Amino acid sequence: MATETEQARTDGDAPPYRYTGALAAEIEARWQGRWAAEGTFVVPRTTEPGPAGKFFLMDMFPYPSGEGLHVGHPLGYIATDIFGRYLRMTGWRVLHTLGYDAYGLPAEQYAIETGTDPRSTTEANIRRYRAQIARLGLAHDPTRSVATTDESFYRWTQWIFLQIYNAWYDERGQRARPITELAAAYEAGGVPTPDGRPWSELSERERADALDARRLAYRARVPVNWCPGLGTVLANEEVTADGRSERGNFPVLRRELTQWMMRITAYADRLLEDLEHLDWPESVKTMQRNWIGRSEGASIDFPLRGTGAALEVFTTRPDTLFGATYMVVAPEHPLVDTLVPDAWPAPAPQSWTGGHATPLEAVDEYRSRAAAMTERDRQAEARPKAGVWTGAYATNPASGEAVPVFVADYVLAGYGTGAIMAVPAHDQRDFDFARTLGLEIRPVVAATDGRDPYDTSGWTDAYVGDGEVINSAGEAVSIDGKRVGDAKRAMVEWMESAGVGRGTVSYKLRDWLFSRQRYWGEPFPIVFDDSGRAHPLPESMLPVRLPDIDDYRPGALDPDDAGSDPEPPLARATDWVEVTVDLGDGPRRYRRETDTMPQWAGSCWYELRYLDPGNDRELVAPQLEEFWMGPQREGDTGGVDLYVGGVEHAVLHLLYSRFWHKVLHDLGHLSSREPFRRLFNQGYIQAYAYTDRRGVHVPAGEVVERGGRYWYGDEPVTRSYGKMGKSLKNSVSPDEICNRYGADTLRLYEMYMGPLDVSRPWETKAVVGQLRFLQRVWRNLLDEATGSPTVVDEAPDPGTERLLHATIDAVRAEMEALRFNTAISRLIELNNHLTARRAPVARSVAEPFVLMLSPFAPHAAEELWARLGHDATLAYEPFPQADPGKLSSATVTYPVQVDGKVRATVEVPADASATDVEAAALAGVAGWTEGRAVAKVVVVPGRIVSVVLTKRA
RNA sequence: GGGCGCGUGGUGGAACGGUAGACACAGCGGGCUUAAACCCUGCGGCCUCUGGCGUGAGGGUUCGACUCCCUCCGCGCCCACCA
Repeated sequence: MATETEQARTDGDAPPYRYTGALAAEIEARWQGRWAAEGTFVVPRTTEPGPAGKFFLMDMFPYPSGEGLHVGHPLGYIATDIFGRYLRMTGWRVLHTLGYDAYGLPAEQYAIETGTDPRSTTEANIRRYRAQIARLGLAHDPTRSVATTDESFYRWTQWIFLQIYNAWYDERGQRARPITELAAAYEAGGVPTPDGRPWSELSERERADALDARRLAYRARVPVNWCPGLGTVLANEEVTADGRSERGNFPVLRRELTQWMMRITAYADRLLEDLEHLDWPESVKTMQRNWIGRSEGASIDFPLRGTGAALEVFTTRPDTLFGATYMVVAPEHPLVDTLVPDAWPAPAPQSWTGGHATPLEAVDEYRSRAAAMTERDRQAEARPKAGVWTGAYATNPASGEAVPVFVADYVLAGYGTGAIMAVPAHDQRDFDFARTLGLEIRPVVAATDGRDPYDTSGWTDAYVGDGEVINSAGEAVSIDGKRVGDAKRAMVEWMESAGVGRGTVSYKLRDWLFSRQRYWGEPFPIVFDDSGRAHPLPESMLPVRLPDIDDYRPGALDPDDAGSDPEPPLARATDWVEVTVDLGDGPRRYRRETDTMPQWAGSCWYELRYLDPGNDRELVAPQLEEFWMGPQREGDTGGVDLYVGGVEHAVLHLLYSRFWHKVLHDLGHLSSREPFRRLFNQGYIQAYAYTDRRGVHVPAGEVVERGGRYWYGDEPVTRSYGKMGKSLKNSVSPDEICNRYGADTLRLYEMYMGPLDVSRPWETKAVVGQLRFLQRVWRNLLDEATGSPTVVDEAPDPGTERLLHATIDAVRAEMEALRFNTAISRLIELNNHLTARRAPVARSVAEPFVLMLSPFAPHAAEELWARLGHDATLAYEPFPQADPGKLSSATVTYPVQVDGKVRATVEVPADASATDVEAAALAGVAGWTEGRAVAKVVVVPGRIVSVVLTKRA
């Protein structure tokens, strides 16, 4: 194993086999080469579990940016690698690999900035990431790594799109079904047609429309963040607080455009229910629950006076219907135009009319002002409630009273029905609005907090608590005297029987906007005919390749022109856009869809492709999916056994992928109901950052400390602290650490810094501690001058043996719980013990030690293992097992407390009875109990003795 | 405003309700060395020090509380006019 060149590479006059950064680098390169050559971590395409079972282990895959990795990125990868190596050594068949999420706006922007095409920059970035990650010695199956931009990958992304497009949601069966079954359901009358006419009376075109109306992927006109300056719509996360684009700082305008949508709302209840079965952090589950935002309530129809129409509202408080003294519709509500009369029907105060001569004028003026505001402006806190009367009245269905209808932007068009009944006495927002406009506040629930339940003149806020219903008796219905809960039920019951309302459920979750006017994404497998109708391409025509084009920039338009239309870059690929295909009725000319899919698309399903990356006939072979991800017991959802990544994906990625997974499950492609059975959020690596006096970040690596202050060159700078990354200019490259200390030291350091789920500050000068640890291990087992092992084939001393088994016991427990920081502490303690003995280490201690070290420092451990005389890799060696007989010693030391304070320790035989322990303890603290009676003695076996004295008089 | 977390030495952190501060970084001392580094080894919460006080503050439960319960303070994250 030792070579002449090794010696030439060691530092200065250090012994030739001292474990230094240089020696580590050499060892690491050698073992990485050997693992690759021998295919050590390649997982066969079979369905054979290990003795302990199978384990599908996964990281959230990286987006390969142009900056390369910093030491924060691989934190999770190192953790999963350690866990995977441990699992392998404890008999599990482990599937672990890493792919690349490579489509999306950052790659495209980077390409534009560097003047190269996205494909070549993306490929270069992936190569760089692969090289940087390879240096860390991760035991990934290299044959399963995929990139979302691979044709062999995105062809299946497109295939899944077609599956979703060709499906509808059967509410009765609560699952997706193929669209072909919808026609049958329409025909049989099981599902009503959009306008209620029988299926047989519909024309061909109407039938196609009826099918399109229920698809899970559909086109609709929706409000979007339109950024003419960038020529694309943007996701909400790409819009800054002041309504401009994150990239380029162009205005972002609200505009209605026809876009592809995904009907994720159909799955709202199932996405909610299955959270119960997932082993996920409670915080992430809560975020998803809030995002879905299910609330139970009622829909109520308020007839509009003077028209045949009714205004439908959603409320969670049907019990307060008698307290509804006015109504509010959102400015965008479709009924606004029809309900506005020509003139004010009655004299109205200035606060209602805004001083306008006619309702139309008032409403128009208010609406145009609301439209000019950005979404952020509208939602700004502490903005006084404002609005105008529409001039219309509706009828409260319970009391028969006339209630005025207002337009106000505190009601959102996108939630519920976009209209509310306002109960100012019991809703804070309505209360604020009523006080501003001078509207009646009528209590209908008796307040129990001391305020006057009947006279609201002294109220400073709405009463939202429970209480007895009052003022709620009418000719049709009376609920006076009931508590809020009962009153809700009674009201819904009455409304349903009277036909004026019904119990309903509302969600905050919206359908998912799935189009982007960008180049660098998956093309849709869709073409349009002359009439503009969308047609899916058949599976045989996949993949629809992303064409190479000369100018992949988005169309640059007047940044302030909200009326402009997007010009997707693909539209300029005219040869590609115009296509002649035969969709069953002979070859015809079509135009391709020129939008592309959002960045989430590939990450929605990549876990499935890891299972069967080379399969060109199926997304994944069913038996492989069932083996790796299938449910394992009654009620189990199935899914990846452990998914590790940052909490920033708590909602979007993790909700979208759950949605796709459920559709594919419903359509019979997957046995698992959920993609990720267990989720773990690792913390971030943070670091100090420095700003100059203009507040601009300076490179943290070049800042020096002098006299308690920080300097960048001659300029004093201010220290701050935050997540490591490009924006704070505080990145540290893993390459730099690998060069100085080696990858094993980096791995140990990152894991040792703290619990995996907690963010921790990077400190380069602290890394040396882990190098010293490895050096001591090395020196305890090898001769630094020759590299030969110094271990002896003798039995270890009893103390060392006991510590070894205690360490094994503890390390196993820490590993199972992903507590790698404390597992490493245990190994350090054992090694410190070996160091302090200053004697050769017994082989029976050295070998288990090396095996326990190997998940953390695999290269050094492999080298030690080989030098101890083993030929094969230790990756599949059984992990040491503690011998219970060697864990305990002959005696036990008990701390003895008197009145809660430790006063002595006593040593007793391990098999001493509680009585004996008590006697020894009392003898040990005799000096402390003098003159006082012992009231009670608590003996906790193996732990502690607690003596309680009688109270001093 | 709502929800979820978290507060322990100079620093990162450890502690099934059972001797608070393991382990490590930084610091200080001893040994080795011509010397320095490395290495080995020791010290280290605070105080009026045979004892007392200490895990953000205050209370409670318990033989015993960093840990469980209540109130408050501070910090972080997420959502936020969702009817």
